[in-house]
Amino acid sequence: MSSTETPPELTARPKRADARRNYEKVVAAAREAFADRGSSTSLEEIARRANVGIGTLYRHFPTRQALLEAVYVGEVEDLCRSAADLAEQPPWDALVAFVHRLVAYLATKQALAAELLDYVDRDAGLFKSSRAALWAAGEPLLRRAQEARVARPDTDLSEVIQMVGGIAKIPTTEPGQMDHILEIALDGLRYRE
Amino acid sequence: MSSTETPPELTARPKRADARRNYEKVVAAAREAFADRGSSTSLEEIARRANVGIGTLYRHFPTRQALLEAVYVGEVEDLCRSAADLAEQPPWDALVAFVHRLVAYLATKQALAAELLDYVDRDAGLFKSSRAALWAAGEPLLRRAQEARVARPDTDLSEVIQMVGGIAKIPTTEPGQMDHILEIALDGLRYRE
DNA sequence: GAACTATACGGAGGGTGCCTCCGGTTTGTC
DNA sequence: GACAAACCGGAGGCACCCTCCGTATAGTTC
Repeated sequence: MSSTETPPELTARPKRADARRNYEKVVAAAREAFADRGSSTSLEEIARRANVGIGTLYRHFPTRQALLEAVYVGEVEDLCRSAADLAEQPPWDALVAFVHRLVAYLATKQALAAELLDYVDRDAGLFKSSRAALWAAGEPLLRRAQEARVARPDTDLSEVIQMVGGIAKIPTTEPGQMDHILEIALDGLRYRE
Repeated sequence: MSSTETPPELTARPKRADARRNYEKVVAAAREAFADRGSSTSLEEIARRANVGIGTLYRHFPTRQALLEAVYVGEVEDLCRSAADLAEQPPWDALVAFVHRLVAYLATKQALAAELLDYVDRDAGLFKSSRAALWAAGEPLLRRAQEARVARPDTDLSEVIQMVGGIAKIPTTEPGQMDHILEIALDGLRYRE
């Protein structure tokens, strides 16, 4: 559990071919299963879909979170990287656009949202890389908006993401409603003298 | 399933004494259990605590939600009734105070929050009476604030409650953080020309 | 290409929770 | 006191979680 031990990828020999294959099969099956049966799909169901024993699934992914992470982390990172193009836009617009993308994504992945946001203000644990990506993309946007005096200075990215994440988790029926709620909240983020 | 049938309380004979007793025992046990073992306590555990067979529990409360409602609905209604004294305060302050009370309560009852808010914008289902109480208390406060031009006119109580509920569900570690996020969101609710 | 071993597989099994069903018991009534 | 309606409670079937370990296989060495 110490952070000083040698990273496994430098000491361990490469995984066996069958192990890698099964890992991929499980992730693929999980992605499908989460998509069309909801994110509370049982791990046994996923193992069945992947044509893999339950034991194998558990060896690769000791917890449900670990699997969730493997399924979604890549997508979050893509989304964050895609935020690079926002740098050209005006500070406020860029921030708003980023937040909207994030919410749109999270809203479709309730399970991810719930788990990921649990770790937003904790430093350790899973989803560390997602958290890092989120910060790399969001921090500059927020700071720029604050320096341009279009966003209130008395807050930080952690709060913004938590607020926005809370909104993303709202179970709305009407389509435009979440956007409107988000708009209200973002108005609260604006600078006022 | 039709809404035209006679309400049960007008046709059915009063419950038997033992049934009422057990009902109360289960609610009491559930309240305790949810309080000190979290709201995911198993129904069997609650039945054990209540010294009641699992079958009895299920007869009185066919679903987990039904039990949750029996445990918490009274509290929500109390909270809403207690909002009457806010009528004397300035419109904006009254609205803010109400929202703060609501969030403070919901934050301690994550399970309730999650379930209740699922029904905020649906008309049927459980938690109907909670919903009614919420509206009776909140609607006048919001409308008064809107008429006084201190709250934005382009929203309604449903949105406000959903926004606030989303925030209440945020799992924060630092104590003041949720209040601050709420403050930001409420700023977004203010009137601007 | 055969022998060997670290690595990985997979499913049986024990534990828990969900929910239903129905034989037996209790309550309220006549 | 007797009777029926209402109610009780737990056994049992099912699904899921997770662990453990005997068996199979990939990769390595000669």
